[in-house]
Amino acid sequence: MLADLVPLNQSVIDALIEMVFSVDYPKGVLLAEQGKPCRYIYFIEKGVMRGFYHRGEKDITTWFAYEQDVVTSMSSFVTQHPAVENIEVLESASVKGISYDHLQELYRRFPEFNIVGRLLSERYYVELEERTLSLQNLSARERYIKLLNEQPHILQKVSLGHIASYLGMSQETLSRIRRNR
Amino acid sequence: MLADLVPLNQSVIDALIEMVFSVDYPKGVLLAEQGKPCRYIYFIEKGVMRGFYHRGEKDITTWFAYEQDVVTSMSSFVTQHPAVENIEVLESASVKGISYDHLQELYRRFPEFNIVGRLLSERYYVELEERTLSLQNLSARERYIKLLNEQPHILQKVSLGHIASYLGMSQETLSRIRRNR
DNA sequence: ACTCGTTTTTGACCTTTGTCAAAATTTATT
DNA sequence: AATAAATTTTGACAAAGGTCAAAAACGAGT
Repeated sequence: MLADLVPLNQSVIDALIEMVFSVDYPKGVLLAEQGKPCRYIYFIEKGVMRGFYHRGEKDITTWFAYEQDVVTSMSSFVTQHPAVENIEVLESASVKGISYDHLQELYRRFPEFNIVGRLLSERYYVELEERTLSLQNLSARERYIKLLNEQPHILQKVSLGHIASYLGMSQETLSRIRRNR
Repeated sequence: MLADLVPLNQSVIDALIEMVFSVDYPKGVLLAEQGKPCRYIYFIEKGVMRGFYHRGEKDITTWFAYEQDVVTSMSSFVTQHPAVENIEVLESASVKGISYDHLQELYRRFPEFNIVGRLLSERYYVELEERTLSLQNLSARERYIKLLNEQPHILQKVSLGHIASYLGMSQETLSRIRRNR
């Protein structure tokens, strides 16, 4: 997994293996909760997850993640402030995880390991910017069509309500958009 | 500047000093342009800048930056793909800059320097998320009030049109909001 | 103080999307 | 297969904010 990203020497890899844990989570589990600092970052070996936050009665999905993705409640994880974002298991999952503290220890003991953190947060940034630009510049219909083109598999696995909130529109609007095409 | 952020040993600092250049830019200059990869990252010693992109006739401001801020067209800089974001000098500026290539060389020669890149892109991420959440969850009026509370100085220096686009609303809407309070 | 050019405000109207409530459809359970 | 529960669709209406065009205000330069 990581070896593809960055060449790391054996002592780093050994330390990493020491720290990483494996867990399975059933559908419905929350891996991060709004209000609590997010203490872990996960690599999804199997399963589907989403990030979301509450707004009044509704909840708003901010991303979906699948096998081979790295997930955490990013802002909270890097600042260790209370999270705004929850992480929910949508399809039961097997993950590798590492705690914030262990990760900081890796950064400290093996400065070159910071390259991993840098690449990861750069990627997170690029993705968030992409999504933000869509939300701000495209109409509801254009956002839907974009999703259809770029991540059609999402539509298979996930309920309309979640997708609508991810696309920044009401479920009714999404339903109407789908009708007319 | 950097020494506050991270303890770096002298050899890194020497190499950094070798690579960094100083320039002054007058008002109106573009430090990054939509369509071209952004090759530099800058530290603002003096002056004001904004990031923006074109949408049809209008342009949309994505951030404002001041003294002591680090600016680049982030997504383009880290991917070296064509930029979506322009950087414009709003008030004539003195900056320190470093090129992408030199920065990569620093990352390579001094792996611990990656910590700087990591922290920087983490910060960029947190800020972008904050702005994105506002755009998605607050009404036009609420976004304005938030800006008023959190960055009142912006309103002094920058034209209404820029601020309106930064807040994700038309200039007319911003004008009307200001009237009623 | 006056003029030209830019920025901001105002008014009238329009469009997109949201809200609420009910009906229809799909999915899960016995 | 029948019933219950959840999800999706539909309709009527409302609200927020956008657009266009004109008027007003502001500011730099003379």
